[in-house]
Amino acid sequence: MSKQKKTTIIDIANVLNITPSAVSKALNNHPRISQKTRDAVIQVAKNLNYQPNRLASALRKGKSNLVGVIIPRTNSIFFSNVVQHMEEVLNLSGYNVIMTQSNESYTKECTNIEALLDTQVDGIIASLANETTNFESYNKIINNGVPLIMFDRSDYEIDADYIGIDDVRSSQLIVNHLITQGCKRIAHIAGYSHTRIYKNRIKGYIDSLEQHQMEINEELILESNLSLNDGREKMQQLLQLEERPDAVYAAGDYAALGALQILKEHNIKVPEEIAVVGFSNEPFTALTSPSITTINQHSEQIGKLAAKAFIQRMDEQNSDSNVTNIILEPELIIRESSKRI
Amino acid sequence: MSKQKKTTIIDIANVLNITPSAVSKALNNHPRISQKTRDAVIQVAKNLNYQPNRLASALRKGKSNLVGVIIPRTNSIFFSNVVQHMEEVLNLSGYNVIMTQSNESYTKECTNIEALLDTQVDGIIASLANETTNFESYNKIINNGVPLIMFDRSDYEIDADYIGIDDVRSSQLIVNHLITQGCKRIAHIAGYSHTRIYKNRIKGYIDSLEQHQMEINEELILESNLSLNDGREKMQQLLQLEERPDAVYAAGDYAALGALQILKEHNIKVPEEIAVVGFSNEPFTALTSPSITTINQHSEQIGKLAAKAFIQRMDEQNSDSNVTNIILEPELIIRESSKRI
DNA sequence: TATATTTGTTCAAACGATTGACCAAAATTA
DNA sequence: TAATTTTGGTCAATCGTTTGAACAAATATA
Repeated sequence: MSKQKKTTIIDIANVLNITPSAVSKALNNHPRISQKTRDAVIQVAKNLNYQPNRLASALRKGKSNLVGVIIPRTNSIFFSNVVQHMEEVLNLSGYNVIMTQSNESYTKECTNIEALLDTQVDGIIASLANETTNFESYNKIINNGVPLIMFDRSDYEIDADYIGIDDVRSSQLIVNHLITQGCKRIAHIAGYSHTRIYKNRIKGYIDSLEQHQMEINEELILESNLSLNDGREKMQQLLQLEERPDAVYAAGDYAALGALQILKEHNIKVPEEIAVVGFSNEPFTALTSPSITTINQHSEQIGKLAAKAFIQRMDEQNSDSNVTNIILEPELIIRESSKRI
Repeated sequence: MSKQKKTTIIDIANVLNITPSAVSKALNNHPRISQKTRDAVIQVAKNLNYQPNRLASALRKGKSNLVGVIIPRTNSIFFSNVVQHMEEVLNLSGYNVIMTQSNESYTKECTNIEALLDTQVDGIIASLANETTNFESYNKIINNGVPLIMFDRSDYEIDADYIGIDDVRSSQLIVNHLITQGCKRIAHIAGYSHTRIYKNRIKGYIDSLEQHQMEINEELILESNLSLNDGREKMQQLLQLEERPDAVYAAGDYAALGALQILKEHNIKVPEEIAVVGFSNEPFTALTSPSITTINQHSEQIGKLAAKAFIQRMDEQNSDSNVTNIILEPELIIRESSKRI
């Protein structure tokens, strides 16, 4: 019972007294096979519980129908959602997803890429680890002729399709909102500026302040890994300034939560004394008290668009069409932590 | 540049004027190959940037070195952690992981299984979707001769290795703790009792009450899908009872959070008036106020043990050794939401 | 020295499906 | 009816690697 050998097209061929190639063609809807044989083949295949051997097919066709996905972590609702919707679209086109996490580690990212290429994936869809500043392995993917699609976190040095939201605009939405709420000293717990999206968020923050003729204060911009703990730490730092900020915009929800905790511990009223804004719309942001204002990054759309971009790449393959660059409009979700009026 | 054909063992063979089989054997450390040739082959392989074709090898050997993993969802720290540590161990043994999510849906689970079998995975490691009550597709895996390891959520009808925590014991820890804190009417927002782990949690809850000669009250046990919203709903229900509970043990952290929200909205003091306990140690449980008492399920260990169980299965393959059953001891993490004294 | 063993490699057949070239029979057209 | 096209398949090579059998040369044993 454990040793039942799989049925192959040869078995089917034998039953019907035709050749394996006829069977293969029948199963692949080759036009030169009669409806009669086709039906018979399908029937016998069903009876024999035939399961095509993907490996064989992949080897012959030079296509594995596997797509590698690299995300920094799964315990972020954003990435988790992206993958989920990516999978939906890819499955419809017959692709399976191999999902790997880099855990924000450059080394892990590299080994993941190796492993994926090794597994002969047809393409890779990825978002950079926080640590990553060297993009050789990504360019290796491209040089290997494997389609690469980046989403959310990428870099100008990676010459691949990209899908993400407009980070500059996101910051502008946030800062404008805070200014409208009467905030005068807005701090930014920023991501590492070597990552493009965080650089853009910083840019948007500065742009917006400048537009309103407000002072850009270096001591109000703190780079962080955006973890909960680092959010706490950076908030502590901000509280020790001679002149406290009256608003904090963290480039990640966990960091915002950390900041919020510190403020609570110091009995500082949010948003009255200091307003707080996060980024990513993690589920908990709606559940804290006060609930946290944040940015919706359209994870479903990003996932679906990335999948579609990949499928399109596969379809055109040869034609060296230009790199796609899809930038979605962010959505500001205003909640209690920043609503002063 | 995009069309560079991959180098194969034939290319290497040609360079060295030996046969492809010699190359293959050299690369696989076959004892009958001289050290000299072996070294030469490895050198040339490096020079030519040779990457073995996994598909071909897998086809020939009948082994893909791919392990399918099915988890209900990724946005739970428990599952996310399990997979991460599983991957670590599996990678060390040369396996790659194909991770799929069922999104708690039975249908999705079935298609995932199909897809994985279709991809010729060497084995499957899975945890049941909440919806699942029919285990045919799992038994199909086993009947196909593909090793199956279950973790956390499984069922007696699935004849596979299992790794999880002692759920009966978990409930006992929780209920005993609540009783120690002086709670007299302990409600249980339970998972669906058709799932083994939830049935066990209910059993532990009842056992513990009986041990303390406390009344088992049917109206205090509510089955739920354990989502945040359902937690809110069930808490509402409990509040409408003539005699309110003075403690609520939810079999999931999100449900506990929902309950907590309702209690806050009604200005009911936690834990003084009603204590709250969750399950799974999701990160947010430490961050709410009050922080939520919960159970640590040892995700790292479960992940690693599941991976090891799989590897062991692969190694013995033939020997019909008995099914492994590893039950870990749960750890109660006591936080503010239940600390009355 | 003749025989047996070991060493290092080649040979050829797989693994299972796909695909273009080819061919006979049937159908169509002239 | 002969010539042409269409239909429905067969044949054989191929994808890249693995592996047991075979074999010659080198080495060890009797």
